[in-house]
Amino acid sequence: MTTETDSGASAVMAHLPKGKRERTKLANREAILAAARDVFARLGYGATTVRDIIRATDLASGTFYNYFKSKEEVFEAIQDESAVRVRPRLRAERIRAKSVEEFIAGSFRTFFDYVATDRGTFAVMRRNADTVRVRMDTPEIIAGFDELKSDIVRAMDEGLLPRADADFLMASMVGVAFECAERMLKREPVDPAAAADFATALFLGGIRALPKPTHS
Amino acid sequence: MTTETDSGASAVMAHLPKGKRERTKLANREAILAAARDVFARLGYGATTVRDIIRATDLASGTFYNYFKSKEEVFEAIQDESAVRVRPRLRAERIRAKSVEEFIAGSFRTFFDYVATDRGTFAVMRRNADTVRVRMDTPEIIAGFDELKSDIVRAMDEGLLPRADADFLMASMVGVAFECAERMLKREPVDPAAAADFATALFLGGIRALPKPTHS
Amino acid sequence: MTTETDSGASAVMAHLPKGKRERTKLANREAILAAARDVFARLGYGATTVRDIIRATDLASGTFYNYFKSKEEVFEAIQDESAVRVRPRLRAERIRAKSVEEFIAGSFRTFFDYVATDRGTFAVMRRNADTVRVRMDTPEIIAGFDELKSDIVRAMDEGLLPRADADFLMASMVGVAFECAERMLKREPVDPAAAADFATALFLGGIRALPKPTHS
Amino acid sequence: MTTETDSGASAVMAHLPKGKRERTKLANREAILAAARDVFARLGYGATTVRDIIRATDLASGTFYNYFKSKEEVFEAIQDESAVRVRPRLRAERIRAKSVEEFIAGSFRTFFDYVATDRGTFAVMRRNADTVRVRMDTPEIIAGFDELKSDIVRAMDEGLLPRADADFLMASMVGVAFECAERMLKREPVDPAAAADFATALFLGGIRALPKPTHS
DNA sequence: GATGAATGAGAATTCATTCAT
DNA sequence: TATGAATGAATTCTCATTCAT
Repeated sequence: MTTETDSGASAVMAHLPKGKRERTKLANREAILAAARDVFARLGYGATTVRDIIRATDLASGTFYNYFKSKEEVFEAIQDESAVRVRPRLRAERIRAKSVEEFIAGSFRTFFDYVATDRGTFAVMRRNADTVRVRMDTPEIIAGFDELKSDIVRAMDEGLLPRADADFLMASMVGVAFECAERMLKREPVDPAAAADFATALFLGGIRALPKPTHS
Repeated sequence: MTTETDSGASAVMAHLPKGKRERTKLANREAILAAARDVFARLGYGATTVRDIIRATDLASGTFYNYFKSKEEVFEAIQDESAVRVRPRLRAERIRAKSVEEFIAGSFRTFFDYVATDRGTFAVMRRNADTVRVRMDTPEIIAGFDELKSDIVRAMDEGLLPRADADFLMASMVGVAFECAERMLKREPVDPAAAADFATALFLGGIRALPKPTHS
Repeated sequence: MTTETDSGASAVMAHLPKGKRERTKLANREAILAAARDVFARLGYGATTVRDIIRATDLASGTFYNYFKSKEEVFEAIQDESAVRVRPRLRAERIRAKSVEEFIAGSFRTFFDYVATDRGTFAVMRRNADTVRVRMDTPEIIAGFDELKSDIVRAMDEGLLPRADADFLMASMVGVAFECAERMLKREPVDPAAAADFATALFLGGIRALPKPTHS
Repeated sequence: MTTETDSGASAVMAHLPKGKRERTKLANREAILAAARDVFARLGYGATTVRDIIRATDLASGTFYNYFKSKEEVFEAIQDESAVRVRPRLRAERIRAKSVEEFIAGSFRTFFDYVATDRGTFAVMRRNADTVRVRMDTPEIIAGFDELKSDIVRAMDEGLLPRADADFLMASMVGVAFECAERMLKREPVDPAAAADFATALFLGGIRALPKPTHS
């Protein structure tokens, strides 16, 4: 299997450069991650079994363990992979901000854009009819939250943000971001700009500053 | 039963039909619920087993099944019980509101007060080191969210709230409430008034209207 | 319960004669037996639980144990009760027989008549879609079989029956009786005379002596 | 798989696809069936547990479920396996019959021969000290009974058998066969010819035509 | 005697993980 | 490395039986 480049005898296989192997390994790892994202989103973390994941793959059960030590590890890999991708973007956005407006708008816009383009992963985190809200505490995610908080503190120190309870502010941004992201994904079409505008307006001017509704 | 010849002493018993039995049944149910709250909060929903719950009790394993059919059922009972308690209070608060300030402030104040006095249950919902974010979709909770949304819509219709995206607004209130509640519970002392003031100010005036920080 | 003779105060109860109690006891025992017959016939011996039996009764679970020590005991009671009723009749029939015709015809006729009038109990023994063929080895039943065999031997000794393998003959009579009884009960109307005629003819003259069919 | 470079030595392997695996799988299935036959015969269907079966095996408990979903399934597999083996033989015997004698004698002879050589399976169906008479209603067995009945009807239509109640006749043959088979197995030596002779004589000429006894 | 909730031994079943091939 | 059957500890759940009232 996966011998699509084989031309003659398998003797050639023996000399295949590391590169080929690497790619197969990567492909398997990706296949497992993709299947896991799917299954977690469908069944929820608690209810999915390793068997469910490999069944959604064309690999054998034992192969799973060449890549991940456990269900927990593959789950963290999903979360981290996602966080690894979005964290630097969020960070860059906040650092570049020259005003409170840019700080808030840039953060939300980046987050909602990311969610919209990576629905698969976010679905894992969604509240949904049969699932659980999943762990938000992989190192990468916690680091992301801490990073947000320390950026808020720094911004307050620099006079960019008004001084306030940074902890609550961070929590509020996270809460609004995740809950609205869920709502956003349930709408058709998915409109990250609208979500970002709403959240930004709320944080900049409160309820009275919210944009007029575009959604029924 | 078998008390038909009792003449005097049974007068007291008359108030406890079936006597101690009835009381034991209720007490056992409560014991299981309390243990479950505890264990869920400690291990997370996914990781706790029915055995863990009964082990945290002085009851026998079989007894669990006299009261609940499964882990899922006891979990929903916890959620529902809690939602059943707080929902009417939130509703009343919103209905009594005569202004946007009252609507927002009353809702948050009631919610944070409730969380502060019922930490056990809320802990089940907390993000915590080894746990999952739990199902927020028991009928009672979903109904609570829907109720909030429809009250928001009504308030907008009546001109009490400025017209905006009610769905996002509901989601934002929920997100801020839950995330800040978590933070609130991690502080010493737990201060629901401070949390409510923060959230209220955010929703009424945005980030620039937030109270000065009282927490490091 | 069962207070139909109560006229006034319950004080009277205290003085009730043994008789009254006796009747209640008997009634309870019968209620349990009737329920058990039902449930065994519906679920099969293996699948029925003591709970199933008492649930089919208006008694409490504990009460079962005032009457029977176990599921096994109540089952044997059913079998025995039935065997106790039919055994003497079968025996009398065989003893009274003055010819091979009377021996065979009398036995089958008595058996099929009994089954037709006591379908409830026999149903317990029926092969049926979800059930098991039940124990045929309560003391009473075994004794009935042994009795049949020794009566056969005696009849052979007396020249009433031709000498043959008594063991196989007994087995054949039992096999034909039980299997045909099942068939008989599935027909409408239930016709013990026809079944008896068939079995008798078979034993007296073989397949060529069978009566012309009356059943499609 | 992974054998594509084998040039010489693998010729032998070619007959054992997946090599030892396949053999092990079959062997395990057989081991479970053999153990189950044993245990069912010893304890009866109702009393045996899946644990009893695997304990009679050198396999692990979980392995049982790789092969059968439940006790019921393994039981039916035993019954069916047996019926699958004997049904065609019985059928062939009946079809080949050119006279009523051949029809009856061939059927009984084939049945008793089969039981004598497959005591293990038949024991499962035996009435025995602690057991229940087991389900005789697996699809294969029911089909076997129906097949017998329709062959009887056909034989009557063709004038091979005298016209009589085919349903009762089928039931009688089954009853005599099973009950006498039990008796036969309890004797030493097991003598299928004697059992067949007895049953055949009974069906052809009735009680007066039975062979003289050879058994005490 | 009657009641029915509590008990806990043990049955059925699942599933992460190992390991021979 | 991939495979997938075997493993067996852990889990869920059942149910006969006890016992306080």
